[in-house]
Amino acid sequence: MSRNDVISDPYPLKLDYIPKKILDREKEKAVVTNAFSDITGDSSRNLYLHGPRGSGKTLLSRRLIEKLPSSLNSCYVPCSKFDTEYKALRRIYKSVTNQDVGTGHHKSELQIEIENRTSAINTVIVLDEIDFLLEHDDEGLFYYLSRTNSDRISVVAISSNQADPETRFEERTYSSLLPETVSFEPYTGEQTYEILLGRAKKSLQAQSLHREALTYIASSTQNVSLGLTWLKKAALETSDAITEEVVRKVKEQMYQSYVDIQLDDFSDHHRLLYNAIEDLSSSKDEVIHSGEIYDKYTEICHSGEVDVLTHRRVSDLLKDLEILGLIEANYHYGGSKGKTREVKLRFP
DNA sequence: CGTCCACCGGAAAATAGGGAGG
DNA sequence: CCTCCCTATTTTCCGGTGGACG
Repeated sequence: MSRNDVISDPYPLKLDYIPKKILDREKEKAVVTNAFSDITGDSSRNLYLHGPRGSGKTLLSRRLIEKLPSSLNSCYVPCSKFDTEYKALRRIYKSVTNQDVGTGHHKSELQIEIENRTSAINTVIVLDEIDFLLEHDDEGLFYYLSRTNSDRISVVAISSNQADPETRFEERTYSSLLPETVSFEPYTGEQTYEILLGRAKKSLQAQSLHREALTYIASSTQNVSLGLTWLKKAALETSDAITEEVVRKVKEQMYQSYVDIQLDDFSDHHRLLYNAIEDLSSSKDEVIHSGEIYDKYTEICHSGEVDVLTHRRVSDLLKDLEILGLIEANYHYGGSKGKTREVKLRFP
């Protein structure tokens, strides 16, 4: 049991693996590469990539960074983790100066240093999962970045929100950022199949993956991150071959591990809250209201001897789970039921 | 028409920490 | 060490919402 007979190289199944060849995103890739092909001169381009989770946005941007000439500076900022203007500035500061800076400084102190360091060198800043940044702070960072050394700094903003970027920023920010927008469509079933097969070939022993198993995964989700998690879970589960049966069997465990991965950068309370929703949705079929979630959450906190956060605070955490795509929420701003959110688990 | 439901979400403040200068 | 600035996380406070029901 200590050795796995199916996986020969675990890396290609990991979510942060960047394959040599990116499949089925030709159009999007062309726009991105094209935008940065002439960036070695005195120019900069801003991009806005948006589309559903697991549609290749992050992958493409990471690949872009890899392929940039070494004369360029680059910085990848996952805003799920760096969710305030200060934290993001701190991350950019580190990338630009190679020095870590603590809390307690003025934002402008970091801004000035970043400005100095980027005045003579082209810099690409990728802000991934910007919804968290926009949720917790306002759009100050985008305004700043769009107006600082604007011939040198390029911003790539990534969001899984479908809305038009123009509606997501104030006009002064948008008009100054003026990003080229690339919309990512979800992968089709065939594309998902091909991508997962490509990874499987690199990662798994020959003959260890049944076609039907892969077909099942590809027809169940268009989120390739989820598909990869699934494939990996199935591979770890069996010592023989990955059959459709194995894949079906690990479905729930796989959801669990996908959620764990998504919640990695978040707090224990996010997890407790998620557990509360899980509990409620397994015991009843209807939609769940935010009030019940809070009650369940306090119950779980008490049994685990954890301090309970306020109603107001939990409301924000719930929003985080929604942005992460772990829950769906339907807002009622009044009405017969009063103000509330109807919540549904995405991965039951 | 008035009231009630039930909590959303903005604003401010409390609490706890760091950095720089005196 | 004190003071005054900053950030980060959470709490406190509360106005506001819109459909049902009397």
